[in-house]
Order: sequence, then structure tokens, then C-alpha cells
Amino acid sequence: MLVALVPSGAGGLLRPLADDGTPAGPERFVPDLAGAVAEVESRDRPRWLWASTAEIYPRLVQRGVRVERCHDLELAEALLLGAEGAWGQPRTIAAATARLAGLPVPPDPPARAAEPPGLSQDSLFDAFDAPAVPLDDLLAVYQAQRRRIEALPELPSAHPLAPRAGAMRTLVAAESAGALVAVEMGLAGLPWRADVHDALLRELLGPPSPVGGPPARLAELGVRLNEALGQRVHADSPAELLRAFARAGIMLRSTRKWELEHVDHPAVPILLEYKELYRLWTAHGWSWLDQWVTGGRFRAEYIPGGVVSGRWATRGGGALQIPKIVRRAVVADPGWALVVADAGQLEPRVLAAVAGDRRLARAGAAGDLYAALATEAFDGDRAKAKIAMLGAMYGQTGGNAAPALAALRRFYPTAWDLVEEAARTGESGGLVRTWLGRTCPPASVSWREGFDEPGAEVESRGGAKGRARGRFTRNFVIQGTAAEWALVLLARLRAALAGRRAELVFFQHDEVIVHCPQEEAQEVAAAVHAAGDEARRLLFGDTEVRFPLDVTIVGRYSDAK
DNA sequence: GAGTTGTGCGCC
DNA sequence: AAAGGGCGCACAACTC
Repeated sequence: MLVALVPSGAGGLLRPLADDGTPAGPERFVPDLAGAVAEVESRDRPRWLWASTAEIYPRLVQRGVRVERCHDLELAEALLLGAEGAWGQPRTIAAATARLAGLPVPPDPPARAAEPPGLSQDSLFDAFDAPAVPLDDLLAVYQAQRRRIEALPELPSAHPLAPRAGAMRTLVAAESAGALVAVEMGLAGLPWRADVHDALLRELLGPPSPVGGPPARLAELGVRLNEALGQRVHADSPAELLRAFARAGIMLRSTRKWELEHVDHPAVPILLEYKELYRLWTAHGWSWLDQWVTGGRFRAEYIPGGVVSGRWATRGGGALQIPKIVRRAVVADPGWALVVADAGQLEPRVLAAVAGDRRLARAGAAGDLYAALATEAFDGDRAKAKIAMLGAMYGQTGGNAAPALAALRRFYPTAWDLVEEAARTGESGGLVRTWLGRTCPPASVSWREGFDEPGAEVESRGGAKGRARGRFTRNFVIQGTAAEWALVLLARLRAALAGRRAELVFFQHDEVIVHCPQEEAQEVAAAVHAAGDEARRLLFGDTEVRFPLDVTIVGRYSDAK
């Protein structure tokens, strides 16, 4: 059963639908949207049909209302447009409606900027404006999406077996479920102890400057850097540093850490320490704390499908780049625990499952895939096995990877062919898809390395740009399919946790954190393992490959792993 | 002064 | 000759 929902003022319009999207009852206006949704949800557990989970669902969750399932029309629209060769076209209901009618298509509204918590809290309680879209349009777009899924064209895909439509239905459902998780997780926030964070900063940086300048330890390093170089430099300016080193007779191409590490000069260790602390101060210092942590929680906004590969992005606070050192401040509430789960070696396992390479799949059944590879094909050299796998997935061909890659190619030709084929497709201007059918952007709309120049599609066939494109499509299949596995895990885990006090509080590509009462922690850990198994079965059926999760129950994030 | 690009580095 | 994918963010340096 489906129920279509369009917000309007503080209330909204609801209409029950049959599974194919045709009306199964009258439309009704409800003055209290959250209350009405709660009532229908507990009675019928329908799949909610709405334009955008990110726009609508926060208002419900803020009022304590959660739903089990939805169909997010905008996310589905984006997936379908990609599959139909119209990647990046506007995805709103208004745009989709205009396309159906053959009318000019309005562009999507620009993305909102990240809003620190506090500034935006009130607006979450604001009523909606007048109904943004007619409910009939919602129905028409949904019905059309169902037809379009059934009529999907054949495109290069990693998935040799599942029917296109079946895979896409799974993908749309998973993407929509992910959108529910994203809203709930963003509002829950990651438990964050500002006092612990502050103590950490003082320990590493010294006391903050009362006038807003660099903290004591950083200022001191700046002085020592000047002394070591024999001149005054602005340590944050790469250009100045290059000139200063040049005067000392050291020619550098850049001031990157890995380049400096090979330079023998007394200023280098000072500069490296300065860079590390400077970064901590600017990116995760006191102003970050003031801006993003409120009420003991770091609240990020998660954006499902925000990365073209299907990975999530975040807005605000750099939630996917929390430095290891700062994770000390992520502490469970008293009496609660953090269940931290990490899928180890996810991408090579995905390659093993996707390629259907029997030999690689056997290695993927092991707890340590690289070690298994090493035993079979790399004379026990685990490091070499890892270089080979990473090189194959990322497109590295030179340097010390070459001999390792040769061994990989010889021992695992089926997997090798899969990534090579993806790369060739990209280099020649073609499109690739993930296992469930997410399509990569065409070369003409890629925003990297000048793909968006006129004629870039032709230019990209060969030359450095073409090879860059090949590396992108090669990796897209693996990264995107890994994102799908993680998305399904997240959806299954959410379902398993429903009704408990446990809350999903963090998700980062292949890692998830649940905050729960200590007495629930063991069951939550079991639920995470079960969700991983379900994700494997749903995507890959009876594959031999395993996707082991490293699950730890800790009081603070930094104690995991 | 505002906006854009480049650099560098954090995470996966 | 060498050639690793995806991001977000902050700052410097640049353009207009």
C-alpha cells in the first residue's frame, strides 16, 4: 500500500494509492501533518510517496514521528535519468512533470549552504508554504517512474544476471531507505563531548590566544621555523615557503607533506609539525566546536547520493573527515555505549563478488583477503597483493605497482577483465553502471580535468583526459557497488533497530556507529552482523565472498579498532 | 569587496 | 617518464 503526501501549511494532503500509483481512495486534507502520518503509519505501515525525504521528513522526525518506508521521487528521478542517458537533468516533481508534458523543464533550485545548528533549528518547525506541487503531479510522476523502470534500456553494467528492472527497484528502495536514515541520523547527531575536545586542543595546541590569533604552541613553532630558515616566513603560504627553501638551496615542486618528508633540512620537522597542528586548529579547533557542536551532539547534514558514485556526502562540519585524533571527543552518554562497525577490505571484496572470478571469490571468503591473495599469487607477500588490488581498482599502472599488477592479471583474469573493460568503456566515451544500475555521469558533464570544455567528449578518447576518465569509470563500478552494499546494510540495520532505544548516529562509506544503552549493545552488534549478511545476500545471492564486519563496543570512538 | 581557483590535507 | 578513485573544508592567491 502507498500513501501520497504533499505538505501544505502546517498540514498536508494525503491520498491512498494502489501499488501501481492509481488512487485507492479520496484525497484528504489533514491540518496536523505529523499527527496524521503517525496515525496512518501505525495502522497501515504504508510506503510513503513524497517528493523529497530531505525536505519533508525532518519536520516529521522533529515531532517524534518515524516511518518505515518511502519512495523518494526526486532520488528515484535522478537514478532513472542517469539510466536513460539524461544524467544530471533537473529532478524535481515540477521538472519531471514538465518533461512528461513536453514543456520547458525548470532547473533545480540551488543547493542550500550548510547551516550550523542553532541558526536553523527554528526553521525546522516552520510551516511549509502553500503546497509546492499538486498531488496529481506526484501521482503522475510516480506512475511514469514505474513504467520507466520496466522499460530501462540496456547499458553496460557490472550486473550480468539480475534483470535491469529488478536491480533498479532494489536501488530505488535502498536509496529511499537511506534518505530516511540520513534525516534521522542527522537530527540525532553524534555524541560529542565539548569539554574533552577542548582539553585535547589545549594539550596539543596550548591555550587559545585571547585575541584570536594562533594558539601558543603554534605561535612558538612559527618562531622556530623562522629561526631554522634564517628568515621570516608566513608558514601558511606555500608560495613563501617555496621561495624560502629555494634561497636555502632546496628546490621543491610543492610544500606537500610527502615531498617535504624527503628533504634534509632542520626546518622540515618544524614545518611538518606546524602543518599538522595548524590543520587541527583551523579545521577542528575551537571555532569548529563552537559552530557545530551543540547540546552534546555534532549534527551534520547527510546527503544520500551526494557523490556521483552513490556514496553519501555531508554538508557542514566536515563530518566525513573527522581526524582520528579528535575522535577521542566522541563519547557515549553515561550508561550508553557506541557500537562501531567497520567493513574491512570492502572494495576488493566487492570486486571479487561482482566479477564472479572463482579464484578471487575464494580469497574473498577469507577473513583477510589480501593475505589469501598473497598465499596464492604473491609468494606470501601481503603488501604486494594489496598494492596490486588497489592498483587494479584505482587504475594505477606505473611505479612499483607494475609487477604486482602482472601477477594479479595472471591469477585473476576474470576480475582483471572487469576493471579493464570498465576503464576501456570510459576511455572511449562510454558509460558504466554499478551492480544495481547507478549510472556514471557522461564525460561531458564531469567537472574534473576540463571534461566540461566544448568537444570534451571527443577529446577524451585518448590522451591524458581519456585515461583519467578510464580511471574514473574503472573505480566507479567498484566504489559505487560498495556504496550500494553499505546502503542496504544501513537500511536493514535501521529496520532491525526500530522500536529500540538504539540510534544510528554516524555513517561513513563503510563504517557505521550506533549509540545505545549498554545492555542493548550485544544485540545491536549482532544486528549489525545480520544486516551485513542480508546486504550480501540481497546483492550477490549465494556468492562465496564474505563481507566481514569488525564490530567493537566502546565508550569512545577512538577506542574502536 | 566578492567570487573563483589552487593548494593542501583530513577521511574512506 | 609517469601515470590511484571519491569527497569537504580552510586558507592563500588570484580575478573582476
